[in-house]
Amino acid sequence: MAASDPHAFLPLPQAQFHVLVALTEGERHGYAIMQAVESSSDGVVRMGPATLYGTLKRLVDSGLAEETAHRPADDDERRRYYRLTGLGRRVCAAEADRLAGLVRIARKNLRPGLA
Amino acid sequence: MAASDPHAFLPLPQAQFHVLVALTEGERHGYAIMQAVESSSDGVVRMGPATLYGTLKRLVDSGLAEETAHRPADDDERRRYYRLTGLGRRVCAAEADRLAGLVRIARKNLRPGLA
DNA sequence: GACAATATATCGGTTTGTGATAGATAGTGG
DNA sequence: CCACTATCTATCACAAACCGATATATTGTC
Repeated sequence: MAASDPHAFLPLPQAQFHVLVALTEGERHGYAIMQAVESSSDGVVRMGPATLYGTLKRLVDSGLAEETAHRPADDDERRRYYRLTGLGRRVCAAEADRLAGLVRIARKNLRPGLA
Repeated sequence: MAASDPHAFLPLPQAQFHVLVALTEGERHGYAIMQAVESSSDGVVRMGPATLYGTLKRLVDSGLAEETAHRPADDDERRRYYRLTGLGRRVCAAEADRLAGLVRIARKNLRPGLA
């Protein structure tokens, strides 16, 4: 049993998973996460500031993400960067597996009458 | 634009998607749905009666599921059976596609497995 | 300088999720 | 036939999650 079993966090709330996935691309600041979520879902998922910053706080509080001290060279000073923790990576992977299983079942059963 | 565009329902709340997926297997009554959700997730997702019946009501109200009149031969009279509507099938498929896309991104970025 | 885009943040309310509990019928073992 | 458990639907009251609107300030562009 690993320290802090990732499965204890499952199922992960939707917004939290979206943010974790956005952070798998690398360090990101809040505004960039909002844009990443919207563009990677082809505009289907639109995350406003209230959802984003509230979710980010929850992720940090539960140890899945953390703010970085490091700052790129010529950067906007207002930005606050976040990255996944090791636990965050494992939780994100576990949630992806869980959802993949669900998707697989749904597709298998819906296959005949694809509408 | 199709009548009642499935994309207007996305992203679907977690519990609603779970119930829709359980119903892709065919007509089911409430208690069976609870068991299906738990077993198909290997016990990770545990849906109690409050979540189930509340969710079922929302699905019926929004036209994604409906109660059936039909009853199997030697059946427990307490049971109430539900099935997907045509719209429910399309929404379920659309949500599965959306999640598959997310999962794909997560896995691509996490692939190296560098913790 | 005017204006839009960027960027973080919070308030207040709505929607969603859930443990506890309830009541009733069905099945099982004694 | 009784006790006991499992099945089955249902709701209450609360907690968690979500989100539109708004606020404030900075940066980029014309």
